[in-house]
Amino acid sequence: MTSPRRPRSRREVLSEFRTAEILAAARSVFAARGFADATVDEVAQAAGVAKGTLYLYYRSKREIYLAALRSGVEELVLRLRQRLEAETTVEGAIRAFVQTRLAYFEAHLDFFRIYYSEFATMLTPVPASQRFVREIYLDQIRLLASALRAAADRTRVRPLDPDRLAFAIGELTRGLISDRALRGSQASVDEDVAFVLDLVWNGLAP
Amino acid sequence: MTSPRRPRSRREVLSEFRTAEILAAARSVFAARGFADATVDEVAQAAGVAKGTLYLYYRSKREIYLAALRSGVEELVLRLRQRLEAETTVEGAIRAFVQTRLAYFEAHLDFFRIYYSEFATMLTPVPASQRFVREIYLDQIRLLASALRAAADRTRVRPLDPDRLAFAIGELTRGLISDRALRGSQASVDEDVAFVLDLVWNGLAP
Amino acid sequence: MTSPRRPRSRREVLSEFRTAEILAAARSVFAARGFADATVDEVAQAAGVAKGTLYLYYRSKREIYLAALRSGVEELVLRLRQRLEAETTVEGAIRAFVQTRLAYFEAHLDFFRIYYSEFATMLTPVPASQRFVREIYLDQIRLLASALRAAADRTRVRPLDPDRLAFAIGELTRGLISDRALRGSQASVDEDVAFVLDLVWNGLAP
Amino acid sequence: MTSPRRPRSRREVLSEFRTAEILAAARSVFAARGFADATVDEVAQAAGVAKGTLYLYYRSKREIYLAALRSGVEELVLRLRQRLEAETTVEGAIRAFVQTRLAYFEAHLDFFRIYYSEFATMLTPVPASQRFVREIYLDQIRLLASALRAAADRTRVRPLDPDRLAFAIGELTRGLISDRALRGSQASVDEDVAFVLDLVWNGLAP
DNA sequence: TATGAATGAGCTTTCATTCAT
DNA sequence: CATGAATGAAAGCTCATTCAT
Repeated sequence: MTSPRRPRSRREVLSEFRTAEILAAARSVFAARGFADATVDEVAQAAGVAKGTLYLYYRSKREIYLAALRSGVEELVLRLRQRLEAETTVEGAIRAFVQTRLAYFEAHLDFFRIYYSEFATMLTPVPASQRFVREIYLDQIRLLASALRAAADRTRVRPLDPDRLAFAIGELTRGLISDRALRGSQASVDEDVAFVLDLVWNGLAP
Repeated sequence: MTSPRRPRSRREVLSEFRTAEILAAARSVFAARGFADATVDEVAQAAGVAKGTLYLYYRSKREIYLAALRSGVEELVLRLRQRLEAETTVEGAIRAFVQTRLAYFEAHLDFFRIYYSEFATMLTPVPASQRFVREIYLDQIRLLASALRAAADRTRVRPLDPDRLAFAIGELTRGLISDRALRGSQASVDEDVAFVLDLVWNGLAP
Repeated sequence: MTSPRRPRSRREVLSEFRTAEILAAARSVFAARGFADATVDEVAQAAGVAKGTLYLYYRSKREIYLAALRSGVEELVLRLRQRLEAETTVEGAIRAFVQTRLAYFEAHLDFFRIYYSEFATMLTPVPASQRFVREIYLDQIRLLASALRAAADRTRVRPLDPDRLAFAIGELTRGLISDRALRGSQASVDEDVAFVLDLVWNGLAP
Repeated sequence: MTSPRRPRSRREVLSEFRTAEILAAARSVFAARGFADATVDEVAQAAGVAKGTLYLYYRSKREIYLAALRSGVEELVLRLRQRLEAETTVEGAIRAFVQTRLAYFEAHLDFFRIYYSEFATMLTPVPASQRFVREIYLDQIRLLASALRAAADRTRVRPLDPDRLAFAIGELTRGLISDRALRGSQASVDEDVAFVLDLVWNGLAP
């Protein structure tokens, strides 16, 4: 799909390779130890490069962290956008949303840990440099909200505020990942999707 | 219910007073700066005591932190237990659960920040010393789950797994606090409670 | 002469003692190795305290350095002021100036090395924080210049610009210290004073 | 005088060109930032070559620095020698010495800054590798001293020790450069020369 | 009990030097 | 010869913890 006219030079390829290597290592280390407890040495070792090399590509420990976070979130948002664009019903939108997120987090648990730990931070006024985490989170919610709004014209649903609904569903799916970790839930992604959908669609009333 | 025969001595009273003072200061400082960024100096200053004094009551920075966390969570669980014991219907149990938690978090936002930030940590295998956060969280979920189970005999509801349901509702309420911070939601606690209840009870279907 | 009403408290005494200890160590280490090559560890070791202790008293390596420099220069300027105030003739002023400086530098060679090395720096635009070195140097020159001006009314001298003259004599005395180090001159302070005075007073003409 | 029989090869010409380029860049960078604060990267960039290239011509940062210093000092000593050889009177020798140095420093202020900053270093026992700065400085003084001695036979002057006199005049001229930088003196080189000569020749006595 | 000066391990970051291309 | 990515030793600084008073 992307057909680069200008082939990447040797240097660019190497640089991209290093970057990817470093970000993967960073994700793994920060996920296991948290930002504060992880040391730059550990990241370097995990990436298989010397400590100084990290500073050729990023200006600080924090920047490495944010880059790792950003790259993951952006990919998730991209997938969500693609999936949601294809949906035309409320039910389909919700299923797509929940399913995409669960699958992505399942496959990138390291990333999820970092991502999650940022949410506590977000409750506090936060320097502009890392505001993006919040923004990208809200992007996801907005994606679902507008999909819901668009589909609401064609589907008959009870008139619930799409913004709050989107937010609620967002929290629910995020929580389901924790569920697996916390309670050792063995449910498959599809089972969890079905559960959310059933709950949200039919409610508890008999 | 607990009626201490032996009146507290001067010493014990003073000790309890200091402890409470320290925990309040700790909660405030850790909430604002996070565990890693907060310094023991800051906590001491906020508590109005010298740094060394903290170490008369707690063995380490981490212990102060965990004590602050524990005291908050335990109080929440206590309230939840009391409220849920009084409920006999599914609807009532859910309303009580959501309402109690929202109100508590609203009133103790400092505590919520600390509490929340522990969840990311929990996703990782965690030393026994701080396992209790996870346990106390699960306590809350279990409280709701058993209330649901008990009430299910008297209320006609669709047969959803009470454990998963309790977990879902737990995540939803936790998310609503973030909603306020993240999206500046101005909804009152009662409005939020009503929203959750409506969604969970009736679902989206027309 | 100074009669402090309020006796220094234990703490103040200790703090002053530490400060003096640190500055003395700093002077010695920085003189031997230069600012850049000296390490904070070395200064700490020379002062007989742990590295962290230095940072209880000073905010950075540079501040320690500047404090060491400042304390030395200020004492020198103080002495110069006292000596020059007592002089009423041009000859006396020059002798007092040269003699005081030579004696001080001779007795505090460590300090002289640091002081001297700042002069190269001063040729470059310099941050305000260390402008004081330049200012205090110019203070010395101004002290001599005004003594010369005042005395010129009573002494018959050829009409040379007092500012330039003061500057020239300042450089000459500074140079004489280097002379000792560089050429191993064994001349006593008094001999050097006599030499400068003879040269400046009588010149070379027969 | 130097008439190279063998014409320089392509290679040698290129090498000399590079060397000169590097030294000029080094002079400029080291003058602006000092030896310790300047980075090899900065020198390379200023010279328009890659960092590695510097190490093809010099073995270390310090060697680049010393080479830059040496080339400047040697040129100065060369000029001094030529000028002083032509003088036969004491007055002429002094004028030539002062005038040559002032003019050279004025034209090569970058070099002067580096040169000057070495003097503080020289007060400390110094490794043989950089002893040459001291030696070349003393060469200048000796040049003047012997010129004075030689001329003293023909000129009637008061019997002052030529070595000390030479040293004093050396310090005076060095100081005059600082004067310009420190006090913003606007005097021309010729005015400064006249001032020194008047002072040294006639003294202050009326 | 309470204090806060002192400690020093441990962290992030820089940068002279090397070497594969 | 020239390059510049990679290295890793070394340095400044922080701060949890201790302990003499």
